[in-house]
Amino acid sequence: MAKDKKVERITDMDADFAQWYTDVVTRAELIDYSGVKGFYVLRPYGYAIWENIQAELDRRFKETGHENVSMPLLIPESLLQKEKDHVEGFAPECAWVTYGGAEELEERLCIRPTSETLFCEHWARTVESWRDLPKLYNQWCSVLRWEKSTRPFLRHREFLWQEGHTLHATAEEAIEETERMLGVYAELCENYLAMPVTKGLKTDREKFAGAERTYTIECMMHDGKALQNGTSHYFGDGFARAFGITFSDKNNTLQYPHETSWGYATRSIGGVIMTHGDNSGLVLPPGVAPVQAVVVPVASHKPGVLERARELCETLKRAGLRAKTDESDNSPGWKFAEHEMRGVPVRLELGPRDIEGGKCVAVRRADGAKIEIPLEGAAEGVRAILKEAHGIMFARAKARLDENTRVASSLDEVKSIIAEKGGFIVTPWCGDEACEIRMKEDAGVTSRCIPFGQERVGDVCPACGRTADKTVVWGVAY
RNA sequence: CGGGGUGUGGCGAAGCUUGGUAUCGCGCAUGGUUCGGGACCAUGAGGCCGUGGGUUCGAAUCCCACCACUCCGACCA
Repeated sequence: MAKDKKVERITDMDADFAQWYTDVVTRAELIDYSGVKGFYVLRPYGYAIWENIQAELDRRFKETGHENVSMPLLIPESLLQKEKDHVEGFAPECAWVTYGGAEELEERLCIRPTSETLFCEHWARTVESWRDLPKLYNQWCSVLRWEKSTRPFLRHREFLWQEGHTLHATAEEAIEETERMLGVYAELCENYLAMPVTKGLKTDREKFAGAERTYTIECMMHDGKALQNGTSHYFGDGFARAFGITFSDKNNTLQYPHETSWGYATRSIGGVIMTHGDNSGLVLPPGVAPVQAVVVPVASHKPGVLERARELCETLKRAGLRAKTDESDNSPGWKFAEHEMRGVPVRLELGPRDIEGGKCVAVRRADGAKIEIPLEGAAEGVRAILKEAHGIMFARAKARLDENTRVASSLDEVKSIIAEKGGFIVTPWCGDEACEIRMKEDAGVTSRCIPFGQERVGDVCPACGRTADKTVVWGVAY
């Protein structure tokens, strides 16, 4: 029946994971390339995933008291220069505007790579009293970073994200905020994207330019590589001092406030693809799938079939599910393959036999299970299957994370694990950056995080042999 | 930024060595027959051969430069 040579096949993921990824991203119509390197078109299906992530996050931000704002796109060079570490970190990736019309500008303007400086400048003007605090701001926007190598979703030069920026009277309050927002990201990942996360702190070497602490959630992809999927930063009062943000406390003493920022980007969509996808294409978590259930009428030319398919779809929509009917004139087999490739969590096949029996055949993308559900109360049936799908996907990803996280006690062991198996490697660490560099040079791994809930896995740093009091998760990162 | 690969209708390829104005499959449009795992017939539309220069009577083809994509490495807040 299948005529393979006519079929646009996607590359086998075990043969060439990178090519598989590119195939999925383009054939599922998530992304199109543009004329400029690193700039991509997010097509409707890809953008819809982002909109769903956005809606979930935005709701959580508002529940935790944040307000949305919009900051300028351009940053004067002098403003960017104010915080030394920050500018050093970002300068190599800045794109500059130097002309307005035909006139060369007196001061060149950076297209924002991130907006800390803009928020700071604004707060320096508007914050005066402890009564003005905290400031809990967020903005949805795109930023520009002139990356050298680019890949769809994983590393764009321009990417969509949200950046939260907050200002607090005390360090404790700011740290609490930083940890709270990391928790929001982790919750979204696990409960909506079905991606288990490893939460922790970045080492000094890996932290954000200008941050005192950087928190991260790290996810493991299908190929065992790590993807940083959301970070939050605690800045202390460093930026406040650099930008002259002060407030009068209750005792009328001038104080520097403490600042945080946190971001979550379209990169997470790449994470979803590489966590759940398989050789048939995308597998989308029900929580963010643009279409959660697709109704495929079979023998749609026969009287009543199309009508019943539409009715079924309407029933699902009324119940709050994202559903659609595929009324295209492709063959049913073509539609099955197509919607699988696009990762639709549930397919509902409805033909004359089903209508006669008052049921339809549901096929779950995550595991291919075929389940007959009665047309009466179909929404509940679909909802249950979606819930199970999420559970199956999360469990599978969690099992992979657990199976591919290995403890090592020597550098040789780290090397052989990464060469033969990949994944995450957990070791003790003395805390010396030199050892971190050694791990990178000798074994090719970077520290992903110092995980929360430090579990002791040994007493000796594998790189230097000295006493180690920290535990670090290492890996090869995207 | 260094090294490799690629660039020909929307997609995948042939043509390039040996210069003569582009071929095939899929897709697309229209009509018809089909329909439970990528159906079929008929007719038809669609190409500045990545871009710019050069050589030549003549360039998809030869030469130079650039651009983009892709993989590996470096870098990556």
